[in-house]
Amino acid sequence: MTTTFSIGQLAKRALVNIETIRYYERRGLLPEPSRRASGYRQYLPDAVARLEFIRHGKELGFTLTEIAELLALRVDPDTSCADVKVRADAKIMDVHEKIRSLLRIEKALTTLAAQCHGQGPTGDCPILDALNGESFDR
Amino acid sequence: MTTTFSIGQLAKRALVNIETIRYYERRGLLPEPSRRASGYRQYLPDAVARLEFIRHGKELGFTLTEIAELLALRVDPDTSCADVKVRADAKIMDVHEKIRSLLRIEKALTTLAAQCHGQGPTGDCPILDALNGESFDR
DNA sequence: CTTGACTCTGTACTATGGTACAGACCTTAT
DNA sequence: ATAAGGTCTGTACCATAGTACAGAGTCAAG
Repeated sequence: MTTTFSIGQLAKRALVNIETIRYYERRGLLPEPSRRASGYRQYLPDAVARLEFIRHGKELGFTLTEIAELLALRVDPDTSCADVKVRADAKIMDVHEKIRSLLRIEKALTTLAAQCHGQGPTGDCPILDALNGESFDR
Repeated sequence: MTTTFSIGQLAKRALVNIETIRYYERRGLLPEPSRRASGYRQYLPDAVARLEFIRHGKELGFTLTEIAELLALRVDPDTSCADVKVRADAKIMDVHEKIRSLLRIEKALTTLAAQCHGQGPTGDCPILDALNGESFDR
């Protein structure tokens, strides 16, 4: 027999609010789970991973709509594999650009921290230009 | 003489709404610019870079509050260099974790796209498990 | 077999990040 | 010098992503 979770147990495991789970279901980010005779939702263990995926996506600046698109890459049985590839490639471009931007920020911050000897007012700190200029002009 | 911009010219150059610029000023993300005799705001060219920084930050999942903190790393003259270093180091950790998550997503998507031969229904596509499982369990 | 915790639906409310006026005042090209 | 368009402050409104009830039904431990 497969273990199932109530919505409260799922919420605890995935570290999200119960209401958020129901909200994601309404938004189509979570599939409608099966129900017990009473109407109580019954979740399979993989729902935890899905909620964690959503949380990660949000932390990375994807909207719920975009996360739904990412998730749709694997659930829509009416789409051809070619369509999936096109959409996956587009997402890869997005993700790659995000990574590049974060690397630029990381570099600027590292320069900032490395040049700082931990003394004196910031006016004397050589750090202060690292975030400016061409670092972000493309 | 230094070139200055009106708020409208700045908005055009930085590709943001005029109202957004005033909103950022209220939120403390943009310093209050000098004013002409009429009360019109007068911006220096570096305001464009600052707005672009804010835009990038948002796309990467930073909140306006976090972006304000990043920007504060270079503008607050009352803070010691040591404080700046502590805050910069904390941000570096955040950024690094974001990069790691994005790399995981990129890897999953690349696997997805590479294994797809561009034919058949998604049911036959070997791609569809790549987004699941331990890829996102920390 | 009851009592406290859990879940149900539905609706209302919140916070964040803007966006859109209104009504008045500048600026500039003709 | 006048009209079109830009800018001012202030307030109201909007979308997204939740969060919080209310009122009713369900479950499970004693």
